[in-house]
Order: sequence, then C-alpha cells, then structure tokens
Amino acid sequence: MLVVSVIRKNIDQYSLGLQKRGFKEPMALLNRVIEADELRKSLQAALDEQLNKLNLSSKKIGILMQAGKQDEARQIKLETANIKEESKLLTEKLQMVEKEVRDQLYQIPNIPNEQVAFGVSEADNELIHEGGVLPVLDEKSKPHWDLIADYNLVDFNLGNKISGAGFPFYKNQGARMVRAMINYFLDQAIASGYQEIQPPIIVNEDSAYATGQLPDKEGQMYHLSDTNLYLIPTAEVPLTNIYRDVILKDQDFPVKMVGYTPCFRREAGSWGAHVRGLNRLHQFDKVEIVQIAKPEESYEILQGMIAHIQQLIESLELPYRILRLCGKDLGFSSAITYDFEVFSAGQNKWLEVSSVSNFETYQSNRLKLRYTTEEGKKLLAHTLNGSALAVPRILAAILENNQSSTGIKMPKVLHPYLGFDFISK
RNA sequence: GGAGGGGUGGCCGAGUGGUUGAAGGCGCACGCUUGGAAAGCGUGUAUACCUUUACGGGUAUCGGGGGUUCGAAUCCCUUCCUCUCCGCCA
Repeated sequence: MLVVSVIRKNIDQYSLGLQKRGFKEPMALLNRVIEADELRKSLQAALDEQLNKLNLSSKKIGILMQAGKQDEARQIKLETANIKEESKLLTEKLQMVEKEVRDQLYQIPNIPNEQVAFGVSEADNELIHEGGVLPVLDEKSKPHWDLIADYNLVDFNLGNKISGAGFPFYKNQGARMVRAMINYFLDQAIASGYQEIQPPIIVNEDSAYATGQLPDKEGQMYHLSDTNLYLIPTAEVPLTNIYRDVILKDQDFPVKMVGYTPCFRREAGSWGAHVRGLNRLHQFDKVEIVQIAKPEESYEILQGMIAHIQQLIESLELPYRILRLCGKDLGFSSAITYDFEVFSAGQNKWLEVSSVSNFETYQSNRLKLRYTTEEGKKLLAHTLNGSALAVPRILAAILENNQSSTGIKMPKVLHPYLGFDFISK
C-alpha cells in the first residue's frame, strides 16, 4: 500500500509510474486519494477539538466532585451533551472517509522502478540474460507427462481420485526427485547465508492482508471457512509476516530467510490443455528466499538474490533466460520483478520457475515493518523475495531435457541427494 | 473438549471510576563524581496521527472490537491469545 504523504510529494513521478502499468488517467486517481485524505485530516482535527473540550469538562467535573460542589458539576454535565452528539457525528463521518482512503489505496498498485519498461503485454518483457545450452532432441522426444507415465514417476489419476485435478501423487523416483530438490535448494540457500525456517502453511486473515493477498486476491487462496484461515499460496506469506509490526535495529540486519513449504493455489478459471502435467498445480512444493533490507541496500540485495537463483539453475544444467517484467506484466505489489524461465524441450516451451521481486515499501507499509536509522528515525524497510526454486516445473524440465531412448539422466548436483543418477525402465 | 487464572510501556511490576500516558524497579542514554571502573547522585527515556518556522500544543492507544458514564487500565458484553488442572492424542 502506498503512503499518501509520499504520493503528494511525488505525484508526477507516480503518475508516470502508473502509466507504465497501463493506467489511462493516473493523475485523477492519485488526486482523488489526496483529496480524500485532506478531508480525513480536517475531520480528524475537528473531532480532536470536540474530544479536547469533552476531556476538559470531565476534568473540571472531577475536581468539583472532589470539592463537594455537586451543583456546579451537574451544570457542566449538561453542557457536555452537545459535545458528545457532535463528536459522535464526526466520528461516523471520519470512519467513512478513512475507509474510503483505504479502499482507494488498495486499488493503486506499487509504482514501478525506473528500470521497468513500458509495455502492453508480456511480449514487452525485457530479456536480460540467457544461459545454458538448448538440448537437441530427436523427434521421438516426449513431454514430461508422457515420460512420467513411462517411468511411473507421478500419478495424476490417483490425484484426481483422492483430491482432484492439480493434486498429483509423486511416486518412486519421482517422489525421490522432489525430496532431493527440496533438500538441495535448502542447502544451497543455507550456504548463501539464509536462515532456514519451517513456517506454518496455514495463516490468519491479518497475515494475508499484510502481504497483499487480501483483499483483492482471495480467489487465489484456499479458505478454511470454519476457522477463517487460509492455505498459503507461497512461503512469502508466513516468512514476511514474521516481521509484521516489528522495528528492526541495525544489528538485526541482514535478514535472510529461506523456507520450504507446499504452496496452494486455487488458480480459478485457468484450467485447460496448456497447463497439462506439472505445468500448473493446485498444490506444489517451493523453496522461497525472503530478505528485508534498508532502502539504500535493497537493489544490491536484489542482485544477490538474482545471482543465487541463477547459480542454482546453472548447477542443474538447465537452459534458462532472465526477463525483467514490463509495467503491464508486473505484479500488483512489486516495484520490479525478474522472472527466470527454463526451457523445457519436450514441450518446446519456456517455463517460469522463479520470480524475484523488490516490493520496496509497498508491503512493509501494510506490515508496519520498520527499522531505526542511525539518527533514530523510524522508516519503512524494503521487502524482497524470490523462488529458489519451484519444484514441479524444474522436475518437468529435467525430465524433458535429459531424456534419451535409454532413459533420463539426472543432473550431477542431485546425485548425492537422489541416490541414483539415471532413470530407466 | 471441561474447570479455573491471566493479558499494563524494551523488560519486571503497581494500579478496581476522576488532573494516570500510567507509581516503583530494571535496562538504556547523557551529565556529575572517579586516576579508571563500579557504586552513588541528577536528568531523560513509548507509538501513531494532526497542528506549529521553532519551543510547544491536541487526539488516540493498558491484547482486539463494542458498550455504560461528564469521565474507563479499572464496570459490562464479545473476541483473540496465554497459563494451570482434567480429558483426548501424532
């Protein structure tokens, strides 16, 4: 959520930023919030004045009562009726306006960083880097959903029976691969100085609001209505919320967390042939890295996170590319996002396997996540996170890219985790 | 799930209707003291919003929400959390 006072100060720059996201009349939108906030302030001032009168009267009455001057006290009591009436009205108005300001702020996404390009579709995402070698496969090569069936690695039918579409059963060497990747990804993050955390995968409403899944993305999450709790769509939610309502001191930095969790996504309305196999699931495994940073350091830290993910993908010997998302494709809360895509040769398709973002203060404003500067000022911190990595699509790419007539070769780095180096019949 | 006890500032802890944003202590900061340190003494030490060039002033906040009252940390309702005992249990 943006800060109104900051919008006011940077209105031209913010307006331009929203244009990058495809907003037609951003200036009007921004001015509307500012005006609503002005109204809020004046109502607040008027209310405070009434409350002040009331407080003064109460004090007087207290003193008179103690002095035994009941009659004088009763006289003042009568006068307070008007004030109370007035402050009640003002309170109601104020609450309405406060809600309006909040609702308007909820509708304004984060302002893109200056590096983010204008764009009208995902075709305008900028290619930043390419790495690895595209595999040359013979024409008998298959997509992973066929390979999975051939080698009995994942059972989708069983998933349908027990849970529903999008809830696969991993079996045999497939299950082993999932477990190996999770462990490998976690170990690599730990080696890069991230603190491992195993968080809950069910969170309350406050947490879902604080990281921005609510109010408008409730369709993304599974909701447990009897207890009003949510299944997490990503470990970002519990990990970042650790720092909700926290004021960090200098010695608390750096804050680097890594967590493995299953992730749950309803993905309402996005089902079809293009999401076959492991490409898109309701439940999947992901290792997530999260950092909290001082504003002046956050972009350097973002580069570090990018480097970490890049190394991870390279170590798996997968062809990949890094894209910087354009304004149109940028997530609502993000100021800048880099997507990592891996080429999956059996489908002849790029699969997004990681998305790393700097949210600047957009999340921390809702989280009330701050830090103390050397001068003792309390400022909003920056939050960043990235996938490192999402398991099923990596699994798919490994299977497809490494297939041959005799079987599937496993990347070297996973051998110690797997206990095997080749999948064959 | 049953029965009971609690949630107060960075921490401990007092406070059951009236100049209480909150005694006292610890911690922390600064100053005095000292050869130096400790002890001692003094001063200061919450957050948010509004207002003021500044000094300052105002409002709200004693788990959250609502109510009673001129006035609530204190009374009532509701909700969350927590502790103890019993039950159940991986």
